[in-house]
Amino acid sequence: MLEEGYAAVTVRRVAKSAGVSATLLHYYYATADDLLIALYSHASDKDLASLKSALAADDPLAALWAYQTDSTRTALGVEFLALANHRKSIRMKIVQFAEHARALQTKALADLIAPDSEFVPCSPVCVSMLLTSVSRNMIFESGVGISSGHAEARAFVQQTLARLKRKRMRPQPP
Amino acid sequence: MLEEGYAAVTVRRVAKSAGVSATLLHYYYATADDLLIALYSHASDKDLASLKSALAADDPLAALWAYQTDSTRTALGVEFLALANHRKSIRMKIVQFAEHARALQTKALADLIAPDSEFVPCSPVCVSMLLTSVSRNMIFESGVGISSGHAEARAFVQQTLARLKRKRMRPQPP
DNA sequence: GTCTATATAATGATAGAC
DNA sequence: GTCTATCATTATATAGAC
Repeated sequence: MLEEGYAAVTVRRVAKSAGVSATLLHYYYATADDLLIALYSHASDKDLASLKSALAADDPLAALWAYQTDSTRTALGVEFLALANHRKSIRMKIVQFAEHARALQTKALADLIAPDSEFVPCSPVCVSMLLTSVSRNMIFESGVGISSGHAEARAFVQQTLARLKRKRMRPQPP
Repeated sequence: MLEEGYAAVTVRRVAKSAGVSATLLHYYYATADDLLIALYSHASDKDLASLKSALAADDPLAALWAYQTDSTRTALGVEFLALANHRKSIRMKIVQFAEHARALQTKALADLIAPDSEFVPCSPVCVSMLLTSVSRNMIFESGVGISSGHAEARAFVQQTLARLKRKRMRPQPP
């Protein structure tokens, strides 16, 4: 899927790379869509674990950005999104996971960024959406060989995240 | 391509929707890749005209953002990018156009935004890359039904662009 | 130029042996 | 469970009539 796109993931090829016959895959997964859903389920479980681990790290903002810019994970995610675009059977699962991941990030970001430190305010859900946008596009473009502005965007995001970071305070007296 | 993805654009289906036989298409376009290249060439010519028109508008920053968030144009662009990801024959043309469009935007932005008005500096090429990222992801997600953070991100971009806008000055004395 | 007919390969899915 | 064999469909591409 990473190398040739979602359209290259066929029952026969998955079966071959798993060393079994195509019929056996049909035995476990009645349709090709069922197989893709199972693949996505596996990938999204891994994603969710990585995301939760990042949000629990020492520097959650930096870890979140590292999670977002993991090229394998993000490239796979984009491929599944493209798949969702014209395979309605698996669209719902992908949308659900995307919304769930964004909600998790939003909730975490509410505690991680200072609410009033920005000239133009950007809410937690806005930060989550922007981070996802930049990383997805950067990984996607890198995959085909586009690189203009990538280093600058990466530096900008990192500096902005550092600036947004809420300073940890001692517990306030009541 | 918009409704079913790039994989649905086959010689047969294009021929049928054009009311001719598939063989006739092969007469004009030897291979399926040649056909896709011709389709992309047509689409990118239109894109380039729209971009140049936007950059020559009264409010180029607002027009650029309108260009970037044109859903048909952007969704098609994303589809071609996905195609480039695993059809090497047309990858080069797509990369060339993407780099060209980014360079055009970068050059225009250098005159449109104030260089030192930002807390964390973001160069013109960085602005171009970020705008493309946000619009692409917003359109892409909207297409499958993801919408969290979209309104916030859109408002943030518009406010930020307004704030970045370089005030037009009278010609300076030498 | 434009067509019908066809060669070849790959797809999803099923029947039925073991 | 796991396999071979097979069907129907669709893809790219070509041969050859007109």
